[in-house]
Amino acid sequence: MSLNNVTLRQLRYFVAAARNGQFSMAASSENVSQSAITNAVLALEKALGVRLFYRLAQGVSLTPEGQDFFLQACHILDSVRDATHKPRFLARQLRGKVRMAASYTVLGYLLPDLLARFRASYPEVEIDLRDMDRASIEQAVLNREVDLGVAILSNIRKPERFAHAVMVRSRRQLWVAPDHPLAKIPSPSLKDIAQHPYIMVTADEAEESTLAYWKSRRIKPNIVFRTMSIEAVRGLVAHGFGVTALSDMVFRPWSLEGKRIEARPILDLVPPMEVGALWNPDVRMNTHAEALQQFLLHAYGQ
Amino acid sequence: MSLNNVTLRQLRYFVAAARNGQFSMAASSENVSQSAITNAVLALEKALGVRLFYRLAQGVSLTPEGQDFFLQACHILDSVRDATHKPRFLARQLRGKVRMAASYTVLGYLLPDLLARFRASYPEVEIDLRDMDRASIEQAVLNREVDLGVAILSNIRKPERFAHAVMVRSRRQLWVAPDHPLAKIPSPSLKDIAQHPYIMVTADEAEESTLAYWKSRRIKPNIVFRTMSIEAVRGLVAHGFGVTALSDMVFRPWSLEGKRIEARPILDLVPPMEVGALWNPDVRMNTHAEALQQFLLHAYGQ
DNA sequence: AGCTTGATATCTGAAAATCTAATACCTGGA
DNA sequence: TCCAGGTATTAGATTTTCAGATATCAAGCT
Repeated sequence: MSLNNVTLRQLRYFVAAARNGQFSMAASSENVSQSAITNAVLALEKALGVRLFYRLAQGVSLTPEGQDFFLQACHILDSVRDATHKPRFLARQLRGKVRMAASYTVLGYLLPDLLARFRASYPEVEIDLRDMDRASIEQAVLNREVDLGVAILSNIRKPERFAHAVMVRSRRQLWVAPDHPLAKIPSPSLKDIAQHPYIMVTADEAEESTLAYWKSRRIKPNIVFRTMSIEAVRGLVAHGFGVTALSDMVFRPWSLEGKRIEARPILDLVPPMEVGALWNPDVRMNTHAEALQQFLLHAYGQ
Repeated sequence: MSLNNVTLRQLRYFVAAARNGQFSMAASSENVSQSAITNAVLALEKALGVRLFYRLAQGVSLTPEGQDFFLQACHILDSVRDATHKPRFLARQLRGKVRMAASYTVLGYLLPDLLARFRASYPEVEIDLRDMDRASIEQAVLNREVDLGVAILSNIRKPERFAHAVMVRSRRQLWVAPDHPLAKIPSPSLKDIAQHPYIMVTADEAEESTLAYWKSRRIKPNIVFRTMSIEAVRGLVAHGFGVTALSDMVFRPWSLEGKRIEARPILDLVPPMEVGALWNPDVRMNTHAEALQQFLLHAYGQ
């Protein structure tokens, strides 16, 4: 075959496959035939010497190595987009400080990579980043104490007070240890999950959002533990103390101790988590704040 | 032609061309024909809508936009290499702290990107990074206070005391403002440079290394200003207060104020700057320190 | 001027890669 | 067992990429 290197096209198809969970769906989202996706993934797997997907009857799902490679592939594709789309003249000239507020999970999982990339494009724009809860972000945006907030949009109260835009829509899945009984069900329902101990995350009002969709089914999770720390959850799930449902944005296939965690799609219709930017519609942003805002909105597909 | 996307191959050829300063030399370094390089660069320029190289009689040199894109292209290629070469099993399991020391310019220009990439591959390895001058790094490595040092190798005293490896070899060039008289000479000699005010950097013993190669020609630069700050130099050069000669590692085509700086190859044979890692040959490194060391050595070509 | 040298740009046919479409194959559920 | 919905494989068409020959261009000589 080929001694050839990995190509960006392969990465694009791989990422599309991972996002869609099916080669055939990825194919139509990329406007190519299914075999193009298959071949790209096979070529990647051969080049890396690692299996990236489990092939299941209903589609595919990432192996732990695949998850890991997925994050790196996303970073590469994003960097390419930055490099090819950045305004190559203004960028260097822009200087100033942008005041920005973000909530806990956003700050830990979404922003680090985004801000590093922004910095590469606009090295002279300084970002004054503050860690706040949802309510404080709303206040700070309204009071003009920050130029831009990033938070989980569905939690926002009276969203009509703000200008906002979705940045990421991230599917919620079940997290289980590989040897947990629920791991055997390819696509468990909330009713299945209710039979097992559940670990509830309290950070960023996750408890409210979670209970909202449980309530619509008129059942309740069997909560045995509550914590603010996603890392703690990861450890608890990995050790089989319980399961939880969280968005793909914070999912990583490994816990801190190196034990594995798996993600399973949930059968019931669970709304995805939406993260987005938030700003004061009555304030005219200065150029560098606007650059950051535009960057954040464009950073994610379309 | 094509609505097509940028490819990694194009980036590879572009980077090779930028590194070699000639398409034909880049071609032989990549084992392809010169027309392959030409076409790749033309396709990139078309896709970006920006001229990346000035075509000169003796080869090519990066435009300011090209310089900028060059850094991003390097980052992308490096990320791809990380993603395809990283040990996908051990990496997650490795935990611990590595103590590392680096000198001023290395810390500011070489390490940020490298450490960010290392972190992506080994998220559980914590790096305790210290800012030291060359002498302190030598001491700390010998005293086993740090596991690894990164510094300008040519400055090291009695290098036989250390185990070391070159990471980057970076050509020294003349920095001038675009409207400076020296900017008109495609490849000025030290004798030409001696006629104009010179700004001397003192950080990281740059003054000693600089004077070393001036002395071998038996002439002296006309030093009008000394500073430790590379940023200050950038501003001074951009405003035409003088010129300087520094390595490509710290070169950026823009000063903080957005004014342009250009780089010109120096006619005389000036030794390149060598940055490398440094460790104690008598100490057996632990696994995570070794991972970092290997990463740094492999991070740069071959 | 005209020539030579050393570089980039352009062109062409050939080779390699990638794609589509059709088809084979696999797996779980009725 | 068959069907439905997925992935893998194959063969032929299409597109991209390449090498090699040639055109072009700029600078320095004579």
